[in-house]
Amino acid sequence: MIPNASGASDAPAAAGKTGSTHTASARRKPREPLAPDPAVADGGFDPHVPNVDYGVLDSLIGYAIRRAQIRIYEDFVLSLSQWQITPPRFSALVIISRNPHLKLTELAHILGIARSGAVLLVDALEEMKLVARRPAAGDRRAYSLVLTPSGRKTLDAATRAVVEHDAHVGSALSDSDQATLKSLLSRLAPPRAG
Amino acid sequence: MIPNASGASDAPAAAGKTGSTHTASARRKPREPLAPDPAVADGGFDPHVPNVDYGVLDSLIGYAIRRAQIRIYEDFVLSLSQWQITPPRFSALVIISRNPHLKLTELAHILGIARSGAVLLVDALEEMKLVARRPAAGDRRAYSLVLTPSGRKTLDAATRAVVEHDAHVGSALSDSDQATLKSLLSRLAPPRAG
DNA sequence: TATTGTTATACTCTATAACTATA
DNA sequence: TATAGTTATAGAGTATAACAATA
Repeated sequence: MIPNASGASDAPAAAGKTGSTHTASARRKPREPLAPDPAVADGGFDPHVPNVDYGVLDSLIGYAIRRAQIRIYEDFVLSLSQWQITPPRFSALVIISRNPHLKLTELAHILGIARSGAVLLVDALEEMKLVARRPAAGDRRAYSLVLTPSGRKTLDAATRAVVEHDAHVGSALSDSDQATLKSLLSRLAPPRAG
Repeated sequence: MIPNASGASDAPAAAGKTGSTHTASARRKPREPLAPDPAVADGGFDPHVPNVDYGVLDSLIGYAIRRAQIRIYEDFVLSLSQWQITPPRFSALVIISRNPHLKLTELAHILGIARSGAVLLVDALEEMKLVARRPAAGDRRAYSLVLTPSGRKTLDAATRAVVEHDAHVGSALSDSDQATLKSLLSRLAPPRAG
């Protein structure tokens, strides 16, 4: 099964793993890869498995979006797998590309993540030689983020792949339907009063 | 910043952390919590930060969905934080509730995750006393998943919270618009030929 | 004091691969 | 052999909290 995009960290604690003992097992040591796990061979996420009652989930806008996103991510990840560019990395590359000399804190704010997360993201992109940290003019604490030439080339190719992917995603909809969809999405989840 | 739902694991490798040495730091030890990190005090994800060029992202259906989902998850997680029920946990509870006596493998398939992930998910729900593993009739390898009475009560309350949350999410749209949105979403990302 | 980048740590979610018990 | 559940391991992504350097 293709890695599936759904995930979300949640705020509170509640970790823990009990470890129910049903079929006990002892130590194990790696072996030569034999065959893929038979139970893993499937054709991706099925948003509506036959004869399954989804209850309230079928009525929720949020779950409709979740279903769509899982399938879109599967295709997105496939499209960019050759560059090892994930959705957050792609977003970061585009933002850095179009808004050169951002500081890490600004990038974090735009992406909606913590500063520490932006550090790790930029670390990865820097190790991939796609992004460089330059000294920021006038502030010796800060960095100025830029694409490397290689980053520019890779982003251009990846963007073409993403655009093609996105066209596939929306291929069953007319241009007018796509515009309607984007408009409706943008009107969701207004900030809670309070 | 509220934990933000965007995440997605990706298939290939490419981990690694370089560890750029800018501001070096040595050992550290915990201290009393003083004040929240000042740079963290924000009002949630802003899908369109002013004066930022989003480039191709603004034209992608996938990014429009991602934007919507981040905001929806923020509100979802807030709504259910008192029960420590995350989106995947809520989905699992609903599916188990409406389809009693599922086996773990079936649950994994419905949720679109690996069997091992279903084990951890059910471990957590079992530790929370919401779900129980019963012996499956006629197959001593398998379990039959059911809600506990407490799980039923908790799910009922959580469902009310989720329905309210979802109503908030769609509160700017008419019923007709909501139906249109769901219909358009369901037509996205058809399976790739090949 | 406040901000910028960093590191340490922890947790959720997910995956792959191997394993045990059972079919 | 094949399937059901389990465990070990790994990794992305995110968070909070503390810290050093600089403003």
